[in-house]
Amino acid sequence: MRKINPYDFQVATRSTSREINRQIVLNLVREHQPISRADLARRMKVGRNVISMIVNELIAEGLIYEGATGKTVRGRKPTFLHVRTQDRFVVAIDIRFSRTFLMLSDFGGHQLALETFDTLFAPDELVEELIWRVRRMLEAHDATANCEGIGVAVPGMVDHSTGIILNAPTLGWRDVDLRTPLAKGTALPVYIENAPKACALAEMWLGRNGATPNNFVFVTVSDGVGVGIVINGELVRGRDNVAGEFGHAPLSLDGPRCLCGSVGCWEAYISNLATLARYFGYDLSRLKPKKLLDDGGNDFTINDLLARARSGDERARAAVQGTARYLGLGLATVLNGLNPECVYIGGEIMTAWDMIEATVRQALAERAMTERVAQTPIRVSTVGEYPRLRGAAALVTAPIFAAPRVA
Amino acid sequence: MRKINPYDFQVATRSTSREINRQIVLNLVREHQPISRADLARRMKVGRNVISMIVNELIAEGLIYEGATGKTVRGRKPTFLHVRTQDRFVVAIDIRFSRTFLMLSDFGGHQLALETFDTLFAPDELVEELIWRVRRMLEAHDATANCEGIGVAVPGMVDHSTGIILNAPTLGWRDVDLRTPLAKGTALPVYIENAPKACALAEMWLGRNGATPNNFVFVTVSDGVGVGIVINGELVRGRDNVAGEFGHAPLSLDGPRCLCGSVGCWEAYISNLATLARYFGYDLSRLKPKKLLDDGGNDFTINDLLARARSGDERARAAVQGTARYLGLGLATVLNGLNPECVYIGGEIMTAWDMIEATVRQALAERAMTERVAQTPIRVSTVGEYPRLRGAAALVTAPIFAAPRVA
DNA sequence: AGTATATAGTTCAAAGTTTGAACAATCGCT
DNA sequence: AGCGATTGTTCAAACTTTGAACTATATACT
Repeated sequence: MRKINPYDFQVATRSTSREINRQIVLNLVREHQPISRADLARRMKVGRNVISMIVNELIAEGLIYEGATGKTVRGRKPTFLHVRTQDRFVVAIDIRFSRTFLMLSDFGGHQLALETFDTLFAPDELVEELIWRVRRMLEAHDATANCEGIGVAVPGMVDHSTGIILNAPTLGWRDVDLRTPLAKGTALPVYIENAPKACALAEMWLGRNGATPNNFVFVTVSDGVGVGIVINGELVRGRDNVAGEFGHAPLSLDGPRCLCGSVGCWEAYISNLATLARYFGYDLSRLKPKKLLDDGGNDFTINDLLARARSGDERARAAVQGTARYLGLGLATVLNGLNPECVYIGGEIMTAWDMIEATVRQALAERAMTERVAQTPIRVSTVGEYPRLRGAAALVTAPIFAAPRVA
Repeated sequence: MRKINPYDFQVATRSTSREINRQIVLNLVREHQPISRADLARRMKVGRNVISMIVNELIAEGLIYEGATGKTVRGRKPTFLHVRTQDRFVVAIDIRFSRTFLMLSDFGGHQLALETFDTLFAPDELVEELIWRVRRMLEAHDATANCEGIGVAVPGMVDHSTGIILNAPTLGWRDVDLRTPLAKGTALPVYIENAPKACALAEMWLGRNGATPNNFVFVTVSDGVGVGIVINGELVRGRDNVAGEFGHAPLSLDGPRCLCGSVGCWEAYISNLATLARYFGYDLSRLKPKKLLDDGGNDFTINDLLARARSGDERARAAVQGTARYLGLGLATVLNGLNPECVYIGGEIMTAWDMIEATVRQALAERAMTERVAQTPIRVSTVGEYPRLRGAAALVTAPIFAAPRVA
């Protein structure tokens, strides 16, 4: 029940049907590969001839290819089709406060190489470092000719049309343009997006087969707290690409001071920094943010805290449980408001999901409007999966598989 | 950049292009009427022949009609086209705690009749009352034959597939089925939706021409507080049709008790009841909800309070300003999270918008993540416009104009 | 070995679209 | 009356899906 925008619509031409069915075929191959033409025809309930036409077109364009033949009980063997992913490459970059990650990935989201270095806070220095590292990585894997773009995930707000990083508080950046110099230095298209949105894209496009619903949210809990929202299979950007900033919804108007300058934000209760502060008994409102980040980032990390909690340190355990409780309370706001089919949560603290699940669930139930909302499936995205990097890769690959714009 | 759901897609047939363009034509006529075939062809950038084909089809189906001829500087006069709205009727019903409203409307959303009666809290009695009133209203306006459905807005959660009212706390209803008996008693299709969602639909489908964007939220502040969310021209329902329940997001975890049973909800700060309680110095957490509603609803209403504030009662003014401040603070959560192009706010308190605007804006700015978010346009939907009733009407009319489902 | 049956994939004409041009209708102006 | 401009219609071409017939290939059965 979508309304057609009478000031911005897309008329159907005589090739619109083809475009639609072409993308459906492409997506079905992606999801169900290996799959034969006949199977595609059955799934789509169209004639095999149409599928043949489309498939041949897609093969000619190099989007899919014919693989081995399959087996049937009787009759001619089907020839299996696959999406061409192995020899199409993407460089994914994840810029974080402590370190920057580079990954070489194929179009299937499989990791081919991974490297890390300390983040340089001067944008021009960082770009220079990135350019030569990207070049080296591509050459080392003989992927220079077949790399189709660079995706970058950053912890901050990004202008989607220009790619300019408007504000990345943890990095101390304002109006930074990484895209132009990086694109020039590598001769590749560059796509930049903020981390929670990238994570949501990763789940949508590179999630476990068939498991990702069409309406979900991805909550990232690390230095900051953000949400990537997917509704009707589409990432919600909002007017200024700011949508998803639920991290600064208040839990208490007289709560702890937040890095954003406001007070009582969800983030101020559950970010890694907040958890560490709870453990050490810091008063967040007294200390300078930068100092806190440095302390937290360099000597004693959230992972150390989680290890202590796991090994029986009662104070550590209490700090983590506090975070768990507030995580659940804030989650209720998002789930009541958007009622998604499921939630993905990512961040270091999710390595301790077994320890905190009960607490999160209970807190969520306290504030969820209905039983069903309280029981929204929660899926863990562990750090080992590199959701940010996979999302950065999805920035490049997704447009190829997206539905055509129509009506 | 929508992802095609590989388990639930819609293949394009050879008539898909036609369906798409047909709906575009219909919507363009709706938006720009009176408009000629040639104008449609120019706007859509297609040949006039295509438009002629589609228009003739739409005329044959009775969706649009030819009106007077227009004027041109030179050449043949265009024949203007109009959407057939005047002789197609809808009954809209708004059930509220204090009173129930019935409106007879045409497909253009124009009010033809309006009546009111005290809400009966027994569902079967209410249905009986509604049935004979609907019949009487239709007969009085000779609209029985051309009425195409009944839309109902209720203050509570509705199961969209069955039409069952799952929970309407102010009415004290749980799992009430109005739709089946009402449809049977009137022989008309019945559509039920909760009030904030209905209000959003009203803005989307019956808003001032051209002014309604494709991404917006509608916040209703009355007995309860709810939000209707529209993203990409589509109402966000969520998994259980619960989406939009931001009314129970916390402002403070140790705040006043809310009717929902939780504590510190946005609603507990800004509902009409909360505003009255602030004025009278009630402690919301001590009193029984029903008692409060009765007191508030029957002798001294929010409108009385607003009148006192306007006439200089300092305590009344302070109570209203308190509500304004919390309205702005909670609004920040919604606007940060969804970053819509604009917000509509409806409810009795908006009759005093001139008094509260500055306070709301300031509170919003305190917690908005960016300047742009703080400056999100706020549009007032006054009670005189009956947004709920117009939304109830839109429940019936909207499906006719919606975009076809594709890909 | 030969035949029947089943399945995969291709070929071809029919039907429904848009596309683009030519044509008929209508009106104002000179 | 004739010219030019604009609206609306008609007709063939190009591109779709649709549906049936056809070829290719494999297995099962006699």
